[in-house]
Amino acid sequence: MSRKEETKNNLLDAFWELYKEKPMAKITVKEITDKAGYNRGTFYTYFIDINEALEILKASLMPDKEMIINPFMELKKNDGTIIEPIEGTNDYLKKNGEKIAVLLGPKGDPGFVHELKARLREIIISYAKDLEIKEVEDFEYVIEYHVAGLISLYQLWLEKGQNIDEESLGHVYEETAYKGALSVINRMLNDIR
Amino acid sequence: MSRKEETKNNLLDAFWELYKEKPMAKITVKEITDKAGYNRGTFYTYFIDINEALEILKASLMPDKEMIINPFMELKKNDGTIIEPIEGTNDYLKKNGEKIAVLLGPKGDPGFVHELKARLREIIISYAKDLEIKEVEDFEYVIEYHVAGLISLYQLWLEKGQNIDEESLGHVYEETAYKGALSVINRMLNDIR
DNA sequence: TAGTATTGTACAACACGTTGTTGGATTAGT
DNA sequence: ACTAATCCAACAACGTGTTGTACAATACTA
Repeated sequence: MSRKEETKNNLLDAFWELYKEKPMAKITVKEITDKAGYNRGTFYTYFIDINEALEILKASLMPDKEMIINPFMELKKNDGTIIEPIEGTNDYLKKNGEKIAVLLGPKGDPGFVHELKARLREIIISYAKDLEIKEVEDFEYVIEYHVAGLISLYQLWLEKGQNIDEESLGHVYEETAYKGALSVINRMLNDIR
Repeated sequence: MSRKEETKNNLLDAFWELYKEKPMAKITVKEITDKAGYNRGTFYTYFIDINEALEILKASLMPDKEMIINPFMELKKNDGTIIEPIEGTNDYLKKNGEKIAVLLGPKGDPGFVHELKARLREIIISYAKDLEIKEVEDFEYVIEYHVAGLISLYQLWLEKGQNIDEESLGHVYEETAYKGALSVINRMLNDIR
């Protein structure tokens, strides 16, 4: 790794340490460079402003389609076949899960959430492409509901330090997505009679 | 309305006009007071800083429970009775829908979304209170999925200028929440065979 | 007219982004 | 191979704009 790359990474790391704790508006260039051990001016040789630093971080965190969706995704195609979710660990999530949780969380970045939703929507719609759907508007709303729920499920899972194993989460997801959240809630309530 | 209230409202309105167009960080006190037609110092007699102005706005927009949830909510209780959704127009949403859409949107405020989710979760859990649920963790995930989906559904609806009527949206919501998003998607795909 | 709201002005503190400088490394010319 | 020119990371210092505060002067309004 060249010296230049190293410096840039150090600055990004320092920025992230601060971003975890406080909102963008409260972070100053001076804080970043102090933490990373550089002169304040050095920051500007690598980034236009603080916002660009965040953009670079977000870009590096935006996962490939499979990375986020596979642990949860299971979708019946028209012909009845099922896209199985990929089992086992996912290096990407293990590496960046913490950062993603922050960006999706209450102090996070709404733009990031928006982009993530767009990606997931893209995948789901790709299963329906080449088909003409009558209820186009309704279809979009169903997808939006599902994608948002999926992301939030994942975010809560990370927020809670992955308090249940991936398989259990997958099961909850599957039941909810196929039977409906309110039906599942009803079942859970009735189970305790 | 007293002069004081009027001034405060004028300042908040001016702030909102700017907030619609640019992120918090780019808004200055001078811009606000210029737009509202006051001296810059006047701002500080009403607000500690710009952030407090946003907080006040968010607080004024945070709806009572019924306001957001009733247009969509329908939940079977254990005894079989159903909480019917309130029909018809909702003054609050008609008044503030635009602002809410901005806060929920891609340039919005993640804290607001977080708070909104908390409120909705609160309601749903209130239906289950006094009951002991075995799968506590799973239950929470199902609720999270549902609440997030509900909010996103609503936000998309506002973003699209309420392109379908409230009744249709309620129907989509109902089917999805009771039958499951993926089941509904499958139905829509199979319908066109 | 009395009391309150708003203005105008000034100020220190702070963060910003630019500029010009230093010194070590790299390259080019002979 | 040796010298000179150039590049580049890092730095220090400066001017600018914004913030938050204070207080006396002025305008509004009840």
